[in-house]
Amino acid sequence: MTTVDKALSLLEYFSDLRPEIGLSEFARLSGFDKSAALRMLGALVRAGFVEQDAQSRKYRLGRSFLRFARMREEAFPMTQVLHPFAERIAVQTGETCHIGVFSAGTLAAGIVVLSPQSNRVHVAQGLNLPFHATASGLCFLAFSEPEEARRLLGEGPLEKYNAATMTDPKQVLSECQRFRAQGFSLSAANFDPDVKSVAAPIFDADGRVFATLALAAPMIRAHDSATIENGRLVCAAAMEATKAFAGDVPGWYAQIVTSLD
Amino acid sequence: MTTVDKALSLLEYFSDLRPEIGLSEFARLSGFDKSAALRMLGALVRAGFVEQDAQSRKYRLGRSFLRFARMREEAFPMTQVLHPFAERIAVQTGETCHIGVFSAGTLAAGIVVLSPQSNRVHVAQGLNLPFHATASGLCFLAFSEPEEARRLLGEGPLEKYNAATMTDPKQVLSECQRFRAQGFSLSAANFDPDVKSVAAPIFDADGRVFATLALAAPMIRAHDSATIENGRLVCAAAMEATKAFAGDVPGWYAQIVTSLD
DNA sequence: GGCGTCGGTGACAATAACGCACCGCTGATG
DNA sequence: CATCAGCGGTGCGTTATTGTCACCGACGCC
Repeated sequence: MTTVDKALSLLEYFSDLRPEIGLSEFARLSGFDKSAALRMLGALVRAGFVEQDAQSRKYRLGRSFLRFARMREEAFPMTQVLHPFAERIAVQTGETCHIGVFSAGTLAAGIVVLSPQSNRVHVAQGLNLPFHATASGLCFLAFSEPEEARRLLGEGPLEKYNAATMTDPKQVLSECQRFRAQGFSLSAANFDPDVKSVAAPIFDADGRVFATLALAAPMIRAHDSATIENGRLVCAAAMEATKAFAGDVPGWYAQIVTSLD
Repeated sequence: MTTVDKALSLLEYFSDLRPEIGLSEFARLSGFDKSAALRMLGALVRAGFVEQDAQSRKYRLGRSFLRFARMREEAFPMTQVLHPFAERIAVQTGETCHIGVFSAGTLAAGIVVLSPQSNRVHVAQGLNLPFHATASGLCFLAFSEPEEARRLLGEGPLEKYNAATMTDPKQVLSECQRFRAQGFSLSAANFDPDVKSVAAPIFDADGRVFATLALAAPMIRAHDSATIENGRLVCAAAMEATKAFAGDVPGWYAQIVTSLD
């Protein structure tokens, strides 16, 4: 672990729930010495990745992210390209669609299109999607390298969000094998007790999953026939999205999807 | 300069013109050894700030920026809050309005609302706004600490964009004093030969400038009376924007602005 | 073949980071 | 009002990380 890794890891402690963090708090959260944390924060501040409130002396995410996010999206559009697919599926099915984007070890809801219905599943922009407890997460694991999947799950036991949540990594991985063969993942009441979801993988130019297209429905509307149909839809849409993104759909995956019809 | 500073400085070599950079190119641009650059890039890749194309082996900005930009904007909206002010001024005057946002030593067009007229000034999102050659830049200098302003300008001679561009830092700073007293900055043909602009400062919670609200008009429409009126408008709008942002308008500045009417 | 450049590796000397003790300040508590 | 714990931040000797240089195989060009 280099010093740069440590410094950048500090940023991961920010979240919607904890948007501002003090020096001692950083030291406690990260296990680094206050003096080390201060030095790293200094560098982050100079680069504009973190800024300090002059009154409270707490730190928050800086303005540079807006600048770089714009540049990245300009040179390499992702949100722009993928959004229409989520939109289309949400309209077509009347359910909430989101795209989970992987970055730095976590999967988060990067694009969300809510269902037009009043009884709908709500997914917040930026919501963290646990690997073992969401259709998106399971899909990501299923289509990653097995070794990578094991690494992402860790040792276990995994966090239990409710009664149906799987907590044993082995069990999760074996489920994932099923999903990989089937072309899409499935999650019923793993994260939210009243939600059933399906998700399919979006591949990058190297044929690696980097995002997942997921559809989440209230349990009441998620009878088996609807779920299977949704699975077919997300697979087709995710494959199109991969192509729109100049990604590479692995041959074996294309085969599975075409055999679904 | 700490190692973290060096690593983060690598990111600054990305631009709209240079969205992908190879390892050797990084070493050449930054002056670091290839081996050092590689180690730093490794850390940036692990954190998702940079990603590497598997074919070309070149590096580009990573997906983490989207995630953090969303988080920052969620917890601490800036674009959202400031956009309406730019919008209003653009509609009211019929000229192109942009807000320059300072981060990590540079000022860039973060918010742009183009004039509805067909003969209009075009400003690209993310455009770098040189301190000595744009109304935004001059405004930023004028309302910064004098010491900070000198540091940002450097030794000189400054880059000459066209005949009217000031190249002597001393001259620039003395102009800035005038602008500071007047409440807004003025730039005619400093950057683009056919454009005349005015800009006023937006302050953060500590009473420091962090952004500028600027109005840019084609020379043909920028007669003196229009320019003065525009100056008054940007001052008023920038002051409102500061308040909407929970910023602190310094007493002396509020005084100048009210005396403008 | 010979050359220049690419991305990347390995190892040793040089240097910057770690971690401790300590500072002054502030706000809560008795 | 004195005490005390916690805060953000500093200074410095020890130690681990970083800078530097030589070198690798691969590719494209002449």
